[in-house]
Order: sequence, then structure tokens, then C-alpha cells
Amino acid sequence: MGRTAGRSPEDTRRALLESAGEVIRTRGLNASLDDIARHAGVSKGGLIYHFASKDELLLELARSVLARFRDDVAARLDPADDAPGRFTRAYIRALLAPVEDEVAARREMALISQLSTVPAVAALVAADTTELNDEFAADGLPPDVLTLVTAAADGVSIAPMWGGTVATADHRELEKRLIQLTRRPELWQSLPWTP
Amino acid sequence: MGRTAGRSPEDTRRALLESAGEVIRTRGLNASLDDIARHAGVSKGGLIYHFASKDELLLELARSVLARFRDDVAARLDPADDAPGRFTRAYIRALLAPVEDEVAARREMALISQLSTVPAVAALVAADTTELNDEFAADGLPPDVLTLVTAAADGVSIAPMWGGTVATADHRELEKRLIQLTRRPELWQSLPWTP
DNA sequence: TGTACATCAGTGAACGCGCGTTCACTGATGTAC
DNA sequence: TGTACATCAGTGAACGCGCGTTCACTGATGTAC
Repeated sequence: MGRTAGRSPEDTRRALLESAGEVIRTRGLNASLDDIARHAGVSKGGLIYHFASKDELLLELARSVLARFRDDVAARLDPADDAPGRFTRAYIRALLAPVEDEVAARREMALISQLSTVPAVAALVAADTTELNDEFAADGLPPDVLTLVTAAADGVSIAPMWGGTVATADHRELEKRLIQLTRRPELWQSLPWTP
Repeated sequence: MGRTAGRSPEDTRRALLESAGEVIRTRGLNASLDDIARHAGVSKGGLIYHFASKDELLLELARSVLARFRDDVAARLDPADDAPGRFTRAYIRALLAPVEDEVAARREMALISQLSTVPAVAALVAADTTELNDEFAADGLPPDVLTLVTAAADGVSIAPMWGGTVATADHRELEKRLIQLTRRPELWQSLPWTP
């Protein structure tokens, strides 16, 4: 059987990437190409036609995951907001956004950390982080406030990886307060520090 | 050749665990048993004598990593400190402790996240997290302060995984402030929130 | 509008290799007498 | 204190299987005339 009618090659490619995401989220990095291909309704050979090697597939998958996150942050930028910390607020909203499914959240983290073990992916992630840091630097917040706020958001987002429970109410509260800090950094900076 | 003189079986076992940690930190989970064994100066068969399967080795390795972290936290408990938040302060110190080597820090995180992909290890980690949460709950801090402070500490500790740079000075400062917050939670709670 | 041909988008079988596990065997150590 | 025997702590070769990659082949699609 040749080309499958009713589906364009780009559709197939997209389906393969999506399938790779799902299968790897569930079975981990040692999910086989055969699993991934079959789950997308394609043969192993068909997969390899679109992605020359497993590493290339993983790299492309990582690219799409990172892009999706960046899009998510961008979508949470408040158009009416042009004060310093605008980007940071979107970042906080993206990371603290309520997750539909707790298991899914854990798997999402697992997926990224798994992918990062592929050297090429690690490099990609590092480059992405650098870009992100540039955006933070241009966001106009005092460094100490920025560090606190992003660290807290990062910490919440990886909690599922340790099997931590996500107490939604607490998270909403924390989100509100972190965002408030980015709006009024002097609140944090003016605290009397006498360790 | 039979038993290697000059090394007790417990020494061999320990050496194998340590070797597993080093090799997996470097080459990832798909490091072979042969690599690990040889790096400890033992044959593959010798390794399997001590750990019946690869999964068992990984589980034992995870156990030792978790135990080491708990010991680290315990060692940072301040004997002179018996105020609420005592344990949380030790936790913060442990996670924000200056790392000798940046690459090592990244690998440490990678090791744990890699190990977590083994189901048995994931269960172990989840159980450990539950225990940890119990200790936090008994530590006497208001929940919102606890959430902020531990999230921030967690966030800093996983930064290396994204290839983020660790600005030591910022971290010292953050550590000081987080600890100060655990000592005077009213500082955080009294902030005027008007989102 | 039909036809010939090139290319695209796959299929499915086969290969080969790495790696976890098994196994027969062995020299050193511990124990009983 | 020596000796016989059981067990311990390994060795190293072989097995077998899963999986990534290669490859010959093919039917559908696109293009030129």
C-alpha cells in the first residue's frame, strides 16, 4: 500500500509528532519507534521517512513543546498592561495555570526532563532558557524581585515531578501575590532584613 | 578469579552504587550495566550478584540519593533554633547551598528525574515527598508562607536543569530573605494585597 | 483531455548490534571438629 | 592447629530479544506535453 489517501504528508508528520508526545509521556523515552508510528497509524518505515532518526524526532518534539510553552506565555500577555514586569506576569500565569489533569502535569514535566537527556535537546533547552532570560532582563523588574518570583513559579510547576499534591486554592493565592509583587516590587524590597 | 582480596563485599556493593551514580549522571539511564560494573572494577556478573536486576540497582540508587538529601537537611538543622519553621529553614539551606560544580548540579537533577521514570522509583519518590510534607506541616508555619518559601527554594534548585545560570550572589541574598520570612511570617502576610 | 513519466509517501521484511539476564564454574573465606 | 567441607563473592562466556536503521519495492500524486 502506498500513500494513505485522505491525509496530507504534513498531517502525517504532525500526527507522528503528537503521537510521539503521547507515547513518550506514558511509556518514557524507551518507547519504541514502532509504538509511536503504530499509534499514529503509520508504519515504522513511514515514521523514518519523516524523521531520519529517533534523535531527530525527539529534537523536533522538544522544539514543539518549547514553542507551545512560549505561545502559552505570549497568549497570557495582558494587552492593557504595559508596566514593568509585563512579561514576567504572563510567565507566572502560564506556570501557575490550573492543570486539567494532575497525572498529565506530572507526565508533561517528565517528558521535558526525559527529552533533555538527549544532548542536542539539552542544547536547545539551554538556548531557549537564554532567550527567556533576555526577555526577563528587558522586563524592567529589580533583579531580586525577579529571582524570587520566577523561582517560586518554577518551583510550583515542577512539584508534580516529586509527586507533590497540587493544592489549587493555595496556588491561586500564590499566583495573586506573586503578580502583585511584580506590580509593587517595593513591597518586597522594603521588608526589614535583619537575619 | 574469585573474590577480590582487600575489599569486603559491602565495600564492593557501595562502590557499585557510587559507580552507578557517577556513570548515570554522565551517560544517562541508558548507561549499561557493563559500564557501571567496569567503572567499579567489577564484572557485570559481579554487579548482578549484588543487585538482581537493573531496576533493583536503580531503586537502591534512588534510595541512597534520597537518604543523602535527608541527611543533608538534618545536618543543617540549627540546634539553637527551636522556633516554628526550624525544619523549613534547614530545607532552604540545603536546596540553596552553593554548588561546587555547576555541571554537577545539572547532572544531579538529571539523575533524579531520570530515575523517576522507573515506576518503582517514582513510587519511592512520591512516598518520600509525602513524608517531607508531613514534616513541613508539623513545622508550624502558616501555609501560604510555607508554600511561597518552599516553591522558591525548589525553583532555584531545578534551575540547572533548564541550563539556567546560577548567580551565586543573588542566591545568597534570596536564601537570607526566605529564611527571614520563615522567622517573621507576618511580613509576608501583612503585605497589602489589592490585585 | 489523455498519457507517460518522475517523484512522493509510504510499506514491510530483514539486519545487526547492544544490552540485560542466565549459567557453569572457581578461588577465597568461614565454620565444624 | 590442621583439615574437610559449605558457602560466599565473584568471573566470563553465551543467549536471546528488542529496537533503530536500512532497503527493495509500490501505489498514489503531480507534471509535461
